[in-house]
Amino acid sequence: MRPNLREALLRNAVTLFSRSGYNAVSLRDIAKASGANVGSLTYHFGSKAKLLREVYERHTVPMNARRRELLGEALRISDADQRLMAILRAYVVPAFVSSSEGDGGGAEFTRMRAVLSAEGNPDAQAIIADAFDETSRAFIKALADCVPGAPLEGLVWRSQFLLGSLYYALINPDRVTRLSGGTVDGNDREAAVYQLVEASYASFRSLGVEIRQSAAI
Amino acid sequence: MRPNLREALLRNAVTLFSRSGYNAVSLRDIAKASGANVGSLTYHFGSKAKLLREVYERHTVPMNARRRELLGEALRISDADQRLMAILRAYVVPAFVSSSEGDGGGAEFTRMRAVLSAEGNPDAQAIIADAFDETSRAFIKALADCVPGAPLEGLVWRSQFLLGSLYYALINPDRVTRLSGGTVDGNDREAAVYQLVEASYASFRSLGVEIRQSAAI
DNA sequence: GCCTAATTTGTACAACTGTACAAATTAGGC
DNA sequence: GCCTAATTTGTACAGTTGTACAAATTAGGC
Repeated sequence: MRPNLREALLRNAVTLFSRSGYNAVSLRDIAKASGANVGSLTYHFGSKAKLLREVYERHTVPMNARRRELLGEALRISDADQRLMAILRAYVVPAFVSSSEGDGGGAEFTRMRAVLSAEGNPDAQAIIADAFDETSRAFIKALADCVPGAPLEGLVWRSQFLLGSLYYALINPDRVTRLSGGTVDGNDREAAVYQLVEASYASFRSLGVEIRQSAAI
Repeated sequence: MRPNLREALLRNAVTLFSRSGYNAVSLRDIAKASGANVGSLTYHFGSKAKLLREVYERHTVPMNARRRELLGEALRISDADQRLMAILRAYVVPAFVSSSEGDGGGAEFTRMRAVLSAEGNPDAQAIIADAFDETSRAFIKALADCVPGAPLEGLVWRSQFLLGSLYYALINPDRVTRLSGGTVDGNDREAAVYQLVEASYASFRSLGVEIRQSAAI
């Protein structure tokens, strides 16, 4: 027996799916990357779809738990602007940083989510809708309280843009490097988190700023 | 002979690729959607990769032309903030709206780009890098002039977030509808453009605002 | 109306896909 | 060391894939 072949298969599945999507990766690819036989995959997971489901459940639970934990901390901040910043960090950081220490890290899983979401994979879509919308709703509620008077439409769209930005930062980091002529490193995740939080902060904050602005002028 | 089977094949290729990605769509799917035979695809395009290339080139040229046209108009605006807004619109609108009247529209093609970019398709990646980075660079330069003193890092990352938001708005519009409890229509493209431009405007503007802000306080 | 070139069809091919299952191997309790 | 259950392997299967190419069909100039 192998030292936890099952774990290795799951890990390699995330890696390969995140790199090329669901359809382009065959079970034989995953098996080969794990130094195992195709049959081991049917044995452990039954089918390709069930393997995907297992991958999701493995990462979804700790990531959303971490998000809620950080969200709870953020909500204790009384200053609205500082709280807004903390909430955004609570949403973004767990997606970029390794969720539990052992596995490949939240970033790889998040990237996989991004790719599968784009592929429109029916299996994945159902799981995503179930697992993440609830968390997203809690965040929108928290964000709304930081920007009094902000219309729901603006909040929802900005949360959509936040997720899209998050995804694309992981999907195509090299574009950042290229566009900057090599000055900026698109693979620097700490920088990506910082920039994403700053940019989102400004866009959310502007939803409630209108009054202040016109008052100042 | 069919009334322009070639055109129909290209159109259906965009539709199907944008819906399910490159790998999941077979040449037989495209042929069937066009009421034609598989062989017609090899005849007209030679291979699946060449078909993709043809699709790209067909939409890329008019879309980037339209972008540059609108960018040129925007650059004639003297007020920095109004110019910033116009530049953002020049980038976003052609991606959402039908580029030339005849074909399926820019939105469908942009969605296809988003999906292929996520899939990491090597053929697509090469074409994207060639065709779009130059345009993106021109936009970043224009944006930089609207926000004096803004660091390149912030500009590039925000342009990355802009594209990611744009993509995800087209990839998963239903999430907007779901998260808002049906109040907001994620498929309302005019609203999406408005929200995206507003949100990006705030995030870009904040790059140069720091001085003003601290001066005001 | 004929003839040539362009188009479309049909079919064949090897490679690869997910899945199923028998056989071989291995683990750990006794 | 043995025995049973868990795991891993090997292989077979039907279905699908991109591509190639001969045959059939069609278009448009003459």
